[in-house]
Amino acid sequence: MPITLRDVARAAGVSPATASRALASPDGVTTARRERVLRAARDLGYHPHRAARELVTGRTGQLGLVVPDLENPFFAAVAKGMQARARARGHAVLVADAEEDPELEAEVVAGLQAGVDGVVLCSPRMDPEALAARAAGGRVVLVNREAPGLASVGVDHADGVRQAVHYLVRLGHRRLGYVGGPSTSWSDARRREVLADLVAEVPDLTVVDLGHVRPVVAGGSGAGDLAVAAGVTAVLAFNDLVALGVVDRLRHHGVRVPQDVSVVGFDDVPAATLVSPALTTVAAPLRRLGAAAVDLLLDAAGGAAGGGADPPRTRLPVELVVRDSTAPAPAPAPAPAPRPGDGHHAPSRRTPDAAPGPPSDRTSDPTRDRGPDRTPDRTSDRLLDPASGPDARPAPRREPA
Amino acid sequence: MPITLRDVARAAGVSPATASRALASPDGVTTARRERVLRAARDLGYHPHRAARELVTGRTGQLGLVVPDLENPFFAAVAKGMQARARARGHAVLVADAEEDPELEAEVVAGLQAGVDGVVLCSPRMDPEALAARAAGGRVVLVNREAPGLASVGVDHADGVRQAVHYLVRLGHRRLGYVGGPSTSWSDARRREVLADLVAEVPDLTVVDLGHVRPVVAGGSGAGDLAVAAGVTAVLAFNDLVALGVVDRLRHHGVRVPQDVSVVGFDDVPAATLVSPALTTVAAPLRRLGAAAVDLLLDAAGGAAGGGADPPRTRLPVELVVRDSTAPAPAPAPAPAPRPGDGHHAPSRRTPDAAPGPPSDRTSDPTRDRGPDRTPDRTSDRLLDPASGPDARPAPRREPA
DNA sequence: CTGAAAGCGCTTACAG
DNA sequence: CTGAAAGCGCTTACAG
Repeated sequence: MPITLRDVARAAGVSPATASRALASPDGVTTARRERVLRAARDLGYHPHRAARELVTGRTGQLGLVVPDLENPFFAAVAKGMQARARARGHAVLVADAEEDPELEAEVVAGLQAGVDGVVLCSPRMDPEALAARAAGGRVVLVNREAPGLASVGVDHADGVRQAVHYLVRLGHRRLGYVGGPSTSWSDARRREVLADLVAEVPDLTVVDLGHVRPVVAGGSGAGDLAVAAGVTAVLAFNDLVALGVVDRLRHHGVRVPQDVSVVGFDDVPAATLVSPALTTVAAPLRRLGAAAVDLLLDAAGGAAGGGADPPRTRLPVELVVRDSTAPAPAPAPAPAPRPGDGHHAPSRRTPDAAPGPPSDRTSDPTRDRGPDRTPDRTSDRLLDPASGPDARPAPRREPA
Repeated sequence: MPITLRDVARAAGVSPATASRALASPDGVTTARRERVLRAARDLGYHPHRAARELVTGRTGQLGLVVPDLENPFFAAVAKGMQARARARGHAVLVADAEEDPELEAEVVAGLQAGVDGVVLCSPRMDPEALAARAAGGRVVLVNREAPGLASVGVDHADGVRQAVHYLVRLGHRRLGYVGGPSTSWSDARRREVLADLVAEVPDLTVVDLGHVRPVVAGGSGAGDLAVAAGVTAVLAFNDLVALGVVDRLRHHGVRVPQDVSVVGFDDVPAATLVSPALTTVAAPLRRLGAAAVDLLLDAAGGAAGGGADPPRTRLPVELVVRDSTAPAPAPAPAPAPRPGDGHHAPSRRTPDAAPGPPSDRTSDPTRDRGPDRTPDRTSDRLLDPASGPDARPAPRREPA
């Protein structure tokens, strides 16, 4: 039923080969002949069979995208950006949700690679070895993660953290808390590095490590309890969802945001403005991340699999967006002020190597700006441990009916 | 470089035909042989060449999904559900974002249909004619919309609206406001029908039409102003995002939620619990919608294109989830009480045919439960117009820095 | 410039 | 149950 190239060729009185050439380009076909073929194709309503073409050319016209969770607004935004750019460049996009599962992720990527021209791995959770294996399986571009030998596009985490911290410091905050994301998160590791550097650079600045949480609202809730116990005046959260959870929890403790404690998120997802107070956050160009990944995929000369020069490693700029969740630090107190709703529990312990001064090699730290070479958790021990103890444990999250 | 069926066959010591059969099914291959083939395939990391298979079978193993906006959590959830089910059933999914543009939508669907086994249109914005044209172009399943002759899966809008309204009535509310979605939204039209029916059924119940807004938070903000002006004690919003906007706006007017005004959303997207008060909402099984669409697509006997019996029209159950945005109506007042922060502006006008009593054909209304036959806005004129006037116009939305 | 031919990788009647 | 062979629709060296 569907009409084929042969039908067109026959109608135009030429061979299939000539018909193919006529349709492909002004290569080398008599104008007259091309006209005839074009008209025949139009008249018959011819559409080339994608799979047949793919079988011989080896190109599918399709790109793959793998994300940990499609419902996470961060990934939804990246997907949207990628989709738009891919369409503009004549490609379709296959998306796969890895459900935050590193193994499923690797499996899904492998499955995808078979049928696409390239795949974008957004915030992949798999370990470096698995990543390398996948990179060997086809053209790959990383989003929000970097790895040796792989093309990637991300944001300037270092600058983002610096902007946020310097802003808080200007507001008078000196004792900050950092709520980290998954321990497998590459961007979390980056941020911790920068925080450690800042602690060494900024006089009197203390950053309390409030642990690793799942990158969702519920994760922030638990961290909110720790923040209260740690007596910080400001909290930096792994992302906006976590920040929202922190805010919610602080309020349940009777802590006012931003009057008592300031909270800063990362990413600037739409939800950041859903709440009161609207979240101050480090805005990342999420959609552009997706678009840039497409360009990297399609423009790559040698491809990730091809050896040779270092693949491009793009870092898009971020911008601190000040909203209503931050304010000047409360009146300076000689010691952290107790918070209502929770027993005062001043932090009292430091990890052995969390000395106030910078390591001697600080200014020339050879690992700086070479993120991918670092082990994710290398620097977290340079941040303070939070106050800990039975009363600092997170209370069960209030779950509305 | 990529390994083929021939490689697997060779490694297993069988012919390509046998290898193909072994991988396809337990048709007719010796158990021992099948084992060998399976193991060889696994060891070699064999992945069948999609295009090659497609060329002979005519099936692509790919499903398409078109949504108006990937960043809308409603669609993200549907996409996630679809993706998971599709993978479980051995299919990949191509997603396309139509950017809320009916024309782009039709174009994108047409492009997708060429290379997939079927496409899911989620909340398509295109008009019925365009929809019919697309349905003729390949297998199609609708999500959150119904149309004559097309398979669809949605939720029981009528029941959802009834649950919400009856709940509010039990709380003592008699004057409700409804904030509608896009005028092209099929589900909005359905809800309006049901609301009109309820007005006729429930004594003393009034529903004020607060207009059509974009299905995002900003849309709800404007509607919040109207709600204040209309003096309602409860607001039903098109979806959770709109509800969030309404809540936000009410608060800026000094109206307390839920003490002064109750707010109910639809869908129960994750954002519904991000806020305080957490939103009371009509929960829809979003992911199941996506999964069900896949089943419909894959199990369809004749297919949408094939004539014959009526295609399946599935409606999944919804459930009212009561959280913190609803409460008993404030002390009954003879007239709508003025709200602080806004001049009292009692509604004073009814549209000509918005008579208190039901139309004479109410109980046997032939159009009931035949949604697709109705024109979207047919019933909106059976709801009250809101109070209107200069002071009821939405103030510019406060946009945080 | 043009056509006959080979072949992309796979599935599936068709004989054994 | 198994293998040799044909062929899905298209592109592309390869000769003319």
